[in-house]
Amino acid sequence: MPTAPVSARDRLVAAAFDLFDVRGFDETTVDDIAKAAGVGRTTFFRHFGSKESVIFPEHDDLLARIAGRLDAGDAASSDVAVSEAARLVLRYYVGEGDRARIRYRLISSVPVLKAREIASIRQYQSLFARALSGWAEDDVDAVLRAELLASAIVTAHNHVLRRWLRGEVDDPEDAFGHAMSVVLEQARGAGQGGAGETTVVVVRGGSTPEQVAAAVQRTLKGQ
Amino acid sequence: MPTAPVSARDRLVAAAFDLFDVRGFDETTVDDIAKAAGVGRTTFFRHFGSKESVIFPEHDDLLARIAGRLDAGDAASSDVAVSEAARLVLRYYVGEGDRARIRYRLISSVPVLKAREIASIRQYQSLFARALSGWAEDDVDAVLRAELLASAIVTAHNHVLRRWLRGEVDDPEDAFGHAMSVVLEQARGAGQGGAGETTVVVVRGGSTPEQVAAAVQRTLKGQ
DNA sequence: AAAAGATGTGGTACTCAGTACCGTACTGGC
DNA sequence: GCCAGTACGGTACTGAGTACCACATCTTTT
Repeated sequence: MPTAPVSARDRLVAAAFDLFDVRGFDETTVDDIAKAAGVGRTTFFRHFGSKESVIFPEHDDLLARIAGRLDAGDAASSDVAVSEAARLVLRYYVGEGDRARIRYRLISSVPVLKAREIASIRQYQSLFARALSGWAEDDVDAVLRAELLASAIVTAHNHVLRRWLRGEVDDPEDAFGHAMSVVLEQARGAGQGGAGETTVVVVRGGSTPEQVAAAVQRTLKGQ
Repeated sequence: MPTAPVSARDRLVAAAFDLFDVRGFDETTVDDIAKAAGVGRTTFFRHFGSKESVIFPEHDDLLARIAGRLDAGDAASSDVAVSEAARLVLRYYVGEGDRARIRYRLISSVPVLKAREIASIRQYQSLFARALSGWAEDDVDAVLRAELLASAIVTAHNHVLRRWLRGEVDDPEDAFGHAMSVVLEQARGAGQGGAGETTVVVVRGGSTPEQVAAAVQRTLKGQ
């Protein structure tokens, strides 16, 4: 068979991950990647603004999807909106599988990549904060509370993702649900302190009632 | 008088801030900075690993001071320790005055500097998280809660610092105290399960509300 | 006082990321 | 057929960052 029918962009990403993984980030030049992908150096920079960006090839897409999910939410269901938006990111990375693991290794060992990842995460966080801030009622501390919740969600997400990447968690969706319960419990707990009410938030669909029940039980016990 | 008795390092920082401010970051080369400071280009890179680093000249010092303050704390006074450590950073930037404002303008307009700042902040956050995690009792969610509190503190700090940089706050120390009260109120409020309200977050769903309700009921009864 | 180190410095040469610009091949539409 | 839009390759350039060498000053040792 001749050249595979994949786009130059995909070949560049594959070649970059491969070379970075076996040879290291600093030891791999953009020329190497381009040659391995069978394209010119110019083409690399046309698709990815920098050598680091090729590690996060769908970052912009993800960002847009998150913005879309947040735009679809409203003040009444803000918790659900932000939870689901964060879940979008989690699912993407989990769905990547090995590629996510290679990225994790690279990020852990190459400072410039770690900085890049942290900056990416902050973009998500800013989207969350802006959405939450827009939904909040007029309070002196509304912006602060929005930023706090946004950072908490991102922290919970990263906590779970990292644990999954290290193989410490089997079901990341489940773990994220639990982490979010911790987050929302805190945020709500201090909200207006209304007593006696019961709030049920169904974050995501796709499982059996038995699984739901088990999740609820874990949540209650975790208290 | 001959050359001022300030060190080459200080002259480099001053020259860099001056040139970045009037001419812009990208339009200023390291050669320009070195020439303006009256030193060679080599000397610049000997003091600052990169062109960005000169914007955060005392970052390592600050990091060490924070680590020191956190090491001086213990589990019983963890809230005080982290608050004071964060205050260290706030005081440093506020004490810088104009330089902090120039940095803020630069960071706001130059993406690579913004990324750098965010990475710096994350280093503080990691210090907080590690300290808090070490102080926490053994809980399944101890690490998560530590990370959440660390991110909340950093978020509160940044919130106040940015407001002060924009001139929206007169007394940053006071504002930070208030922000920290919001943070700690949330963290404590949900800590040991304050009585009265009940928040249930169902992790996975997708069935009808009736099924969820039934599942919840079974869960509660089964407990 | 002389030798030996430590430290800070300047200069040169090199690699490589990133940009600008130009020419070319391949599309679809008229 | 022509033409516009798009994707690609090549060349040349700027500038960040590294490696290495030479020099000057200062302190310590003998």
